[in-house]
Amino acid sequence: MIGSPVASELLSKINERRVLEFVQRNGPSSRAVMARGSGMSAPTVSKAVVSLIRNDFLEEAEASEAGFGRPGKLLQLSERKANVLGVVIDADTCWIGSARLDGAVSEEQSISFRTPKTYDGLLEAVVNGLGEITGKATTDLGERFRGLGLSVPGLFNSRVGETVISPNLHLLDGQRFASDLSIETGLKCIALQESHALCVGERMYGAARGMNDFAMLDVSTGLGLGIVSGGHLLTGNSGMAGELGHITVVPDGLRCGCGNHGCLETVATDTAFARLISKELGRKVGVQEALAALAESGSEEVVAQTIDYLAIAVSAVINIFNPATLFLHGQLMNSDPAFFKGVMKQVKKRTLSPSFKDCRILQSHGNKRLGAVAGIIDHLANELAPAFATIDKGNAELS
Amino acid sequence: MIGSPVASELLSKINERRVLEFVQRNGPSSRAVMARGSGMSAPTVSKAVVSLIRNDFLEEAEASEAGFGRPGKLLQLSERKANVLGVVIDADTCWIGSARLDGAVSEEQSISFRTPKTYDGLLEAVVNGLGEITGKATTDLGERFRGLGLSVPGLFNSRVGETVISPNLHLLDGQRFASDLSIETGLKCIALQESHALCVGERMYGAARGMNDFAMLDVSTGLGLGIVSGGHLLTGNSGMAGELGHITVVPDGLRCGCGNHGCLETVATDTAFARLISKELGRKVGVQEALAALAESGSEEVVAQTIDYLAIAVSAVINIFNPATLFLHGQLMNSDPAFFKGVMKQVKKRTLSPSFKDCRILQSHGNKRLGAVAGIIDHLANELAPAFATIDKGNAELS
DNA sequence: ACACTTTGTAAGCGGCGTTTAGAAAGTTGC
DNA sequence: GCAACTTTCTAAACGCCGCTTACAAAGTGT
Repeated sequence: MIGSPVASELLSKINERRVLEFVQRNGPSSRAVMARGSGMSAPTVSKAVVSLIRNDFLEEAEASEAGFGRPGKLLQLSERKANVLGVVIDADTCWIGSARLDGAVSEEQSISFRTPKTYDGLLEAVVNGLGEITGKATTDLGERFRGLGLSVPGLFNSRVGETVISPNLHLLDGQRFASDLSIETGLKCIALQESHALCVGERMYGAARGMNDFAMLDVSTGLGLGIVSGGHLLTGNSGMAGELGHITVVPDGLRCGCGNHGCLETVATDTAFARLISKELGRKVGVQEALAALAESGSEEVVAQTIDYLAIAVSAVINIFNPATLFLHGQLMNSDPAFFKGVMKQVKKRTLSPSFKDCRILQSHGNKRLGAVAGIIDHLANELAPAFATIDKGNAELS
Repeated sequence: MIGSPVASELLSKINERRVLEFVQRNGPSSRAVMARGSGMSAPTVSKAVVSLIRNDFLEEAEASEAGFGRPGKLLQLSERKANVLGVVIDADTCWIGSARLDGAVSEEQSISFRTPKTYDGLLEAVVNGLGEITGKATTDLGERFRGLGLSVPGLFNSRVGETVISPNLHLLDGQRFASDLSIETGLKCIALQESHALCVGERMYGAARGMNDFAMLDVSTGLGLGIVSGGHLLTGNSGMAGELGHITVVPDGLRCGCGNHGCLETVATDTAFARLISKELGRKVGVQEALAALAESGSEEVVAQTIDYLAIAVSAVINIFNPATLFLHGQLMNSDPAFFKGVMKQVKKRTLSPSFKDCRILQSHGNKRLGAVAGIIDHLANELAPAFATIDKGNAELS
């Protein structure tokens, strides 16, 4: 309630952030281009650039633009210091990589490895991996990298930074991986729940670039959901928002990992579909194989049922969040056009018509790597200066 | 993307808004008190006050504080100009009233009347009602009132300001009531969907004062849901977010007003409960009567079933939004403690345990009148200056 | 009446963004 | 090769803003 006084310093910080974001989005640019493109005056841009160079965010590139008048010196993200690290933890594999502040992930400087069996093993493997790809001692990472972003599975409490429970990777249960990693490396470490990471990544560098109202529904292993509304990631009080998978849709259904029966997650995912087909065939198959086996088994019923439940999930998201765009992520959705079409047909029936018409549904091919990287980059930007929304159209916005 | 240049004027506007909000919250205050209470310097407060007086937001009260040194002149909301109007449209009754900018609704200057049968009748009745309570000609309302807030039922598209469809009050379908009212009166008119209004009202002046992450679930006639997350009202792309009532929970259930079968709204509301008991008794009863009739009919099953579905709704909200507080609104919930307890027991079972533990569940007695008024007041505040969040703890916030 | 306390304002200072003017660094045309 | 032109970048001046300091105003207590 009681705010700190509005420091006049704030204005210059906001402008610094704007200049930095301009370069992140548009690549190396001259001061003049930035001034024109961002609506700021030339001297203001120059001052912001001076400060950003001093803080190792930008550097002057020798290259200059060909053109008519005096060529402008290009400013680019500092090669030496404007870098971050990303880490994706999954049930089976882990990934570590480095990226520039514009989100460009380095192909050479990244590795994958099987997820270790213990928490201490995981911590050690990640720390070692970081040394490996950077060629630096763990204690020297701070020289070149400004921070590290993490994508973690399961239920993650962002308020305290703790993985509360991770059904598919129990070694994380109760652990504060970002904090532990920070102690080991001295880096600023920021973790995001994987669905939120997917969402943030797509927004900053993917298909959802610049979108302020969209949802991302991941129906692969579990049911993951990330929401951006009014330009803000929906986190809830502790970052645990988006757990759509455990609403009850089959009153006396299958037992779910969460302890209840008939959760949406048990019937509306790739995994659920594969399980049903496996039962049909009498042998365990993956999603791809299940799809391929469809012709042979001809179990129309299983398909129809899965489509139905997927439609319930999709409709729920559209009804509840009224997104301008909904991205769907998952093998079932993205590999078989007929399947996708079938779901859409049901969705159209099940969704409130105005919300349905208002929503564009797209397939997504986003990845968590970008999400992990985007997470830390967004954090750094917020650290530089709070994002300042240009005044909204503001119908019924709250403060 | 391209923002307007940061005008230095912005800072003073932000401070003006702070001063205004201080008076709204704390009542008439002297400049010195405001300076101490808001962290701003005394001269800055004085300047903001000068501007606010010039714009008829504040006025100096003659009264002065008793005390030691020089008594401070109190500043209060302008009696003459710092007023708004509120209008609540419901299926059966309408309400019109006036309020100060601090949300204090005037008891004398408010009336209720039965909702007319036609849209034109409604428009006329509201316009006449406004004249009646203010004693002014419609065209002179702008002299004393800065704007008018509306609470409207049904599905409301806030982007275009149109009620898309209102199942319980079809005369609003396709109408732009706020816009029409604005043409008639010359006032700034802002409409909010009733659940959103409830939410905004409770946040600004009710039980949810100052809360940044809460949900409000209304299970009376339909299933209404309002969400505030990270201090922002969740509106979705067009203000239609929060339609929880139409997710499917009974695959082959009753036909819902929306055209589908087995929507949550058909089984988890006061109305649904009354309908079930009515069927049991063989005569039509209301909610209160149904509750009273329970002993007589002894239909444990109906109660158990309703509790179950209500729990599904509540659990869904907690799982999906991870609110710090959940307010429940509805006769069933608020009149029978045993009923409430029964629901809670089921909710605890059905909700992901970390999210459940993280959430305080309270009964709400909010009202839409405050919501309508809060809607326009919030709009006016945003018009004065954009709300400026003090820098967040910022774990994974997006811009 | 005088000391003391608190309120409110005027003046001066430094920070910030903008406009204006001018220097710097190229290209085009003769 | 040199003048004319175009574009980039920066320095200086100006106005706005919030803060600190100093001081006037308006009470209470003795």
